Amino acid sequence: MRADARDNRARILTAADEVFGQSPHASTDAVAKLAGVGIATVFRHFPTKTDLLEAVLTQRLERLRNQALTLAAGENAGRAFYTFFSQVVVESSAKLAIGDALTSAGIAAGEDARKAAAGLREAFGSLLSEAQRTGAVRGDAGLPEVYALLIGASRGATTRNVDPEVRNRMLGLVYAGLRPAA
Amino acid sequence: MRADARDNRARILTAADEVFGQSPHASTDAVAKLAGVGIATVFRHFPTKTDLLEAVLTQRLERLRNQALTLAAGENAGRAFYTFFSQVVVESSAKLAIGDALTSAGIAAGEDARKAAAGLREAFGSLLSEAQRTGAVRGDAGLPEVYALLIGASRGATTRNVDPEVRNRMLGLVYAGLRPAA
DNA sequence: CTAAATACGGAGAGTTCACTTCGCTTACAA
DNA sequence: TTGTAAGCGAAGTGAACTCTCCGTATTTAG
Repeated sequence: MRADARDNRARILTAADEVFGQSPHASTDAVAKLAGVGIATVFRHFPTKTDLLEAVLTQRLERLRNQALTLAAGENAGRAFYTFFSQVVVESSAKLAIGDALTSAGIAAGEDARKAAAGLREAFGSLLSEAQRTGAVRGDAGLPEVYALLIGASRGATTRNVDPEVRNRMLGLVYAGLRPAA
Repeated sequence: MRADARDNRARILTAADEVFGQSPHASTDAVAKLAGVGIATVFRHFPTKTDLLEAVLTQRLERLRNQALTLAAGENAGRAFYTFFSQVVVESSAKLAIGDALTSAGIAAGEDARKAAAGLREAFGSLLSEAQRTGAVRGDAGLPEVYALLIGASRGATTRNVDPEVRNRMLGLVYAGLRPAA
């Protein structure tokens, strides 16, 4: 692979991350413009628009997964769990919108994105288990519902750009439900 | 207004509710086809596609508002609060998607939809106050964060058609956070 | 029953977007 | 330095979609 080709690929991915982060319905032209390349170059690296969306989504999911794994391995998993939860809620607006665009546009998310999503879920599961072992999270909460709650809280905070203070109070309510009853 | 015109308008609204409920990116043609009218008729009643989306959204919001008001006025507001919360989460998939389509497509939601949304929020606020008065919901929870939580939970349950059992367990976690600490 | 105002629908104009073609340019090996 | 394979971008293609025009059909008042 030629050096300029690799450069352009990276520039396109970065531009796509930003453009689709703001509006997942943006045109491929917009991505090309921001990346400073021609449209054809975008399509040469990512044969369809879905491929491009998927690449962006996969990249984001993997980043989150690595963060979760690092936090789970560290000490004080309980605090780490809540930190990670808050962080995802704050940051994940774009990621979810892109996921929507994928599932609504394409038939289903592609192989790579699916694998990355499963990886994130598993890593989050590790973090949850650790947090439960230290008593920071109630033991009878299963991964499926906690994960659904994570996604939901993210979306709730996302839709309209909610006042940060309201978002924090909302997270407070969520955390009250996650902490052990006693 | 002629009788057939009124009929057609109603038929179009019903069809649009169904079509956009499944996919808010559906074309106006699809709505016309389902309603059994020509495309021009749809555009005569709703000059732009945004107008049509807005009419559908407004209608749904007003329906929810009325339900909330009825429940707030009845007895056992505590139980009613949780019932309403669950119901919105279960049903509101389409409504939220339409709202998204509006805000992403158009510049901002129109006057009618905005008013209807405010009405629903206020009605939900009444329900919340009643539930707090009877001790079913912790008193230090404000409307903004509870409403954000309602929207978030709806979205979490919506995205992928979640297993109903998982959804219920997720709601269980949310409710654990909403109930009084003591 | 009749007339005219009102409503209807299909064909088309104009736009946008994903994706392709092709002549030109650039990186890199010998 | 030079030949060539790989890469590039502008212009073009075709499909889909929103919205309009206009001749035809229907309702309804007198």
